[in-house]
Amino acid sequence: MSEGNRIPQYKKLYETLRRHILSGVYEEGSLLPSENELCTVHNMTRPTVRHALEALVQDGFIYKKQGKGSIVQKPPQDIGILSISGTSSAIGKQYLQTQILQKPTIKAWPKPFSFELSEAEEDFGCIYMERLRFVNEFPVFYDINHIPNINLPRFTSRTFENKSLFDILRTGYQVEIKGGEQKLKAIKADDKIGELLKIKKGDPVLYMERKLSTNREGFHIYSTIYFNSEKHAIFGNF
Amino acid sequence: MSEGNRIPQYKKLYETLRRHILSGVYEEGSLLPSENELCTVHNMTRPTVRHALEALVQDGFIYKKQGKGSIVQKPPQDIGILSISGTSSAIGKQYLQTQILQKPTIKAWPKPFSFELSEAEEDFGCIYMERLRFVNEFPVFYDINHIPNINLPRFTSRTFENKSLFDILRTGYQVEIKGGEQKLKAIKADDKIGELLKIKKGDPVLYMERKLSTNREGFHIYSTIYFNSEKHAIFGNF
DNA sequence: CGATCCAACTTGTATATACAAGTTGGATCA
DNA sequence: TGATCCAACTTGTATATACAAGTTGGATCG
Repeated sequence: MSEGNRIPQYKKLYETLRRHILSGVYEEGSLLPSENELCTVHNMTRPTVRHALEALVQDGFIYKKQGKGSIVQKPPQDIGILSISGTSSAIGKQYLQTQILQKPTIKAWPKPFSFELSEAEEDFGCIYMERLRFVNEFPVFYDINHIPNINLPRFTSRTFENKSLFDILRTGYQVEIKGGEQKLKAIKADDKIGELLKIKKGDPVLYMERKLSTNREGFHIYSTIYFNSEKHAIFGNF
Repeated sequence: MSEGNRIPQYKKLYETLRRHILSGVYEEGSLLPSENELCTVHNMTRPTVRHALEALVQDGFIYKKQGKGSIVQKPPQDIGILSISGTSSAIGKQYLQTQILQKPTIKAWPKPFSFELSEAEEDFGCIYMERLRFVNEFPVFYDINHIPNINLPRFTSRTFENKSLFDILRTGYQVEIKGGEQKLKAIKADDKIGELLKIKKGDPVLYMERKLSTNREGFHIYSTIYFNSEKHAIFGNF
């Protein structure tokens, strides 16, 4: 049984090109092979190739220019802070470390939860994890994540240090982020947040709550983020 | 000369459906006519119809479900705060007023500018405008906008009170927001911001700088925004 | 009556093709 | 030489068609 064959051709091409862009096969600013070339090389027709390219445009990996070609853009860093479909980025290109404060564990959902849950989500419980991220060895943001524990085999035993949560979900479980909603506030740091982010109590902190929707119906990812914007800004492309 | 005929069919259908969704012809949660129906009604083929629907999905006006149809979503409020392509929204459905602090005027670009300008933008100067927005009669955000003064006839003599800047650009000048980048910070209010937003000096304020790119090459919209998150949060779909 | 099944719908993927429109570099012409 | 033009590329738009896959409601069967 080749169940992997169920993945549509345009998506395979998308993954191939994406991988090649991220690994540097296609340099920033250079041209992708033309649509017709991609057709012959991958043995598909132009609408199919264009479907893959549209997804890459959508996710910010290329932009197109009529008469010219598809131009490779700066690959977004996969940190999942702002913006959509894994095309997120943050804090330029500085040295970034991730510390897992709480390894993924299966829990019940918190009793009062900031978002309304779907039935399936409620029934299955959630996977909980906390991370603290450092830029140049200073703590910059702290995030709390809730993921429904639905059809994610061996998820809690995976390694997450220095890996993108979204990449794991997309390539390992075919879970793609389709969009979402978020609430943003500037708040005063309380004791706990001040200690974690190494700032004074009362200093301004960027606070956000996010609900990301995926290609699985009723499957959302919930995050709460505290960001120390004293020395850095959150930078997002969309 | 019917130069308006240059607008592609899929875009016309997009505008038509968008208008009908926003005006309530299609209610939230209800189904759009099926793709085949739209084909016969508008006399086009399915790929063309699908092209229009993809754009609507992209902008958050509908979502699709295989085997079922295209489902109308809550029309985003056109306030242009977060997120992309005019599909932005803010602050739920409360009563919102806009006060123009500085009507659009033609100026030179500020000498040190937060973003790098393209050549054309530099040469033509910019249109400057400031707005203060109120929710339930409390000032909530203050935004400063710079738009390049390139091929925007009669722009400064238009009325902007209670109108969407992005709608005017899209329908009046075929300028579409394609994406952008933004920097987010939580900062302390200074005297001026405190007075405008009616909060205490030193209170946390959400600060953002944005550069939006459009379908016109080298044509960007630059905004600086101060948001009072004491009683409200910025709410964004993407 | 109630469960099952299926036909008729829906959207998703893909092929094959055609022409329009923007870009570019080389051949041509003065 | 230097400017012009055009052929050969590129992507954009559109048609016509086919089958796969998910959804739904009604006919059928026990």
